[in-house]
Amino acid sequence: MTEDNYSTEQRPYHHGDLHQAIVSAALEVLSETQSTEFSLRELARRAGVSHNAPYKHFADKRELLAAVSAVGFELLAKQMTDATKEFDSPRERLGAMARAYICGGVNNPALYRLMFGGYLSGHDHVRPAVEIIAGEKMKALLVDAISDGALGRPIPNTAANKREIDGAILVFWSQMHGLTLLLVDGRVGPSENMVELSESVFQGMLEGLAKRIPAIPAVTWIGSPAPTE
Amino acid sequence: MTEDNYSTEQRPYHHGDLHQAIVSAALEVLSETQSTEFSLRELARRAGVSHNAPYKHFADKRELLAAVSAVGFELLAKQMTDATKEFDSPRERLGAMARAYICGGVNNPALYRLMFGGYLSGHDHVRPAVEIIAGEKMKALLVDAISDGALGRPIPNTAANKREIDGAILVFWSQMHGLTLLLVDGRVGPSENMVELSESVFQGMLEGLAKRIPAIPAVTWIGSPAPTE
DNA sequence: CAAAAAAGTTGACACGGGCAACATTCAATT
DNA sequence: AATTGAATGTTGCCCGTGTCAACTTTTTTG
Repeated sequence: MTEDNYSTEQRPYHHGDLHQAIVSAALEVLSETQSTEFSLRELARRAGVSHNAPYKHFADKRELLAAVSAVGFELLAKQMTDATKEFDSPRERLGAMARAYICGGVNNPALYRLMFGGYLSGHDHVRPAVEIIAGEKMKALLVDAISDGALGRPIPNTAANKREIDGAILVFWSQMHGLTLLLVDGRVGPSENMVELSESVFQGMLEGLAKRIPAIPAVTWIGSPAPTE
Repeated sequence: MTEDNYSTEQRPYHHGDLHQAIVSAALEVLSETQSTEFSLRELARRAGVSHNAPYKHFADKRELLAAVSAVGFELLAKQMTDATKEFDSPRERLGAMARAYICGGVNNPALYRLMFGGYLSGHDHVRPAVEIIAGEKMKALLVDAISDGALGRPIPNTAANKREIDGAILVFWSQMHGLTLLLVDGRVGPSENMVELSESVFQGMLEGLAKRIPAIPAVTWIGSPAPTE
């Protein structure tokens, strides 16, 4: 139907903002199919444009996916920022970020996998700048919360504290990244419990397994029978 | 050269164990190219067989990759088992497993990504049985170490302790999984430090960030300048 | 206003996934 | 030992995709 209108409406030779349109289409298809195995041609079709038009905006599929990934990082950073707004204590803010991070990942697994998967780091290609910058922004959020005292005491973001902060971020990020992916891949579930799970794991991370093992909701591991409860 | 020999040696119509040969070829190509984007036809070529022969052993590419993934799990489980052999204390054994896990992942990123990536969980397909079983074996290793007392006190693997053990495994696995992938994807580095890093993160996990932030080696985050040291 | 650059179009090619039909070998069963 | 059905391999084909090349239509710019 829209097709017909377009053909009579003699849509202009130039699309207006095809770059944006292609990225949007990619995000759509990615959400719908949860796979990066769509074709550029499919995106072109959706944008109502010839099968080669996208190549005027992206050198190859990789570059398009990089742009999509960058959007993903911006989205996630925004969700994390928003999530912290309603909290005052640094500790609560960090927890909120953890939750937002995990929810963001679970709510669009394919996008999260694209962002962190090897598609873009592979080969000899360098990670595209736009994507790196977006990733940096995310890290800055963590640094802020930690230096504000999320770990129990303030750790000013100075050169002297760099190693310590790096260590904390590494632990935190690994933990959240790992949990997100286990959920996303269905290795552990059910992901409806992700909020409780992230809370538990977050607690466990702060207090240490040797001190107190976090009480987690009943989980199912892939291949195991559902929890009998 | 080998090609020529084959043609004169009138190799038998049946290959002998093509299934195995294809999986091996896949593992080779995967290691070489660090990508799952090879073609079945390429594997067929390597096995010296017609382009459609593999389809007698694998319904489609997915199924082949699942078999490769399963081998990956078995390999990893073996490395973890071996790594624990030289240690007596459960705590050291768990640490050794963590190290082996991370090394295993970093040493063949594409394989690790295949094992845990969404390629196999996506769509409506169910995770292949052989792969699930291999994954279960790995989890059993963790359960053993934990119930033996790796976390400071023994936690018998009883129904009553299920929740606690599940919680511990979830934290541990997420942490290691996440760290492995950050290293594998080059988000944090350099991965030559992976042993020290895994040790630090492991310590941090046991003691808790709120108590003591682990001292980690100087790391580089993607996009950041190399550490000035 | 001409000329170059940008954005889109059409056509072509090679390659890969996967179906179908056929060939060869192996393994049971009689 | 002969027959026959199941495994295993092979050849040929179709279709969709990535991507290069050459051409057209706008837009921008000197």
